[in-house]
Amino acid sequence: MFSIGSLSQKTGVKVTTIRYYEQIGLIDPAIRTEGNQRRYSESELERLGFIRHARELGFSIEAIGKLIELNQLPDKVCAEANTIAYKQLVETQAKIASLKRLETELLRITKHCKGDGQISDCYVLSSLGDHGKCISNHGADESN
Amino acid sequence: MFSIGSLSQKTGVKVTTIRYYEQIGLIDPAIRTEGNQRRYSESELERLGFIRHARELGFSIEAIGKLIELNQLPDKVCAEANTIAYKQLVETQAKIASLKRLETELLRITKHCKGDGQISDCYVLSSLGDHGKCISNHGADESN
DNA sequence: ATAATATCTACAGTCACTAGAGCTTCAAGG
DNA sequence: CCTTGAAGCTCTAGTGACTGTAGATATTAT
Repeated sequence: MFSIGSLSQKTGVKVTTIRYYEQIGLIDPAIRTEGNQRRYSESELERLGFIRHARELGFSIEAIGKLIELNQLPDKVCAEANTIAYKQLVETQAKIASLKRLETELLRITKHCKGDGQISDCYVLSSLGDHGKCISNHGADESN
Repeated sequence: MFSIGSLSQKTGVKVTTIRYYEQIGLIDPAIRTEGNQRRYSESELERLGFIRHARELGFSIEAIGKLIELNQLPDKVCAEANTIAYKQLVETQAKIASLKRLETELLRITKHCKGDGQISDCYVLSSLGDHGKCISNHGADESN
């Protein structure tokens, strides 16, 4: 059995985050010692590792919750897990594309400025004041 | 003079966000009508456009506040504006690199799963449960 | 036994918004 | 002029995923 600090060390998930996950129901409430301290099993260690891994891959807490549910139903078809993962892939690719556009503009803006001019002639500031100078249509994702 | 709704429409910044920006001091409090409604000038319209543009490029509210201050000091050297923009560029590039690594793993995970197997044999779930299968070291940015 | 470290809960903060309740003001139409 | 609907107001709390701290208790090491 592991203490919360031990679990945190082994998984890389912070103590406060582990408590948070318990609070929001992502993980089950831990059993307690007589002194009210949490203790975790090996399988709970593995579960938290799964969660951390999925978080690193950008899955939302909600999606991870679903994946965990699916994992409890071995007879279920895994199309849903695949859908969740595929959706995550698509979102990641969209984010990359969007950031690439931002990079283009930031490169353009920064390479014109040697940082020794006056503010009144500042290319960074004038570029930010004038979207018309932008080559790439970097508008924030219009999905919202 | 523009109403807040008018300003919102012209700039693409939502009404609630404009109020929020006033609350946090990013923009000056608007003058009011007898009926207590906000009215904005052409120059305030331009200022909000600047802010929106900078937000789209990923600058934080804090950074934008600094850029706005710099803009008020025409005699100041623009090295600081350049620093802010360059820092933003570097962060954007780091984020792209990180997302690329995530994409690699998500591609690997999703392409193995046709979605018709059982959960007990699910590659998505087993991959999330076992970081050892990862080709790319996609650990979350360890900058935190 | 004592001191240091780990753990606990409760509450609030982070960042950039966002929503909704309940009210007032404004503008358009009859 | 009156009515109605749209726009605007403040206040408060919520979003998502954490994160920090105060004040207390429990555990571990010396």
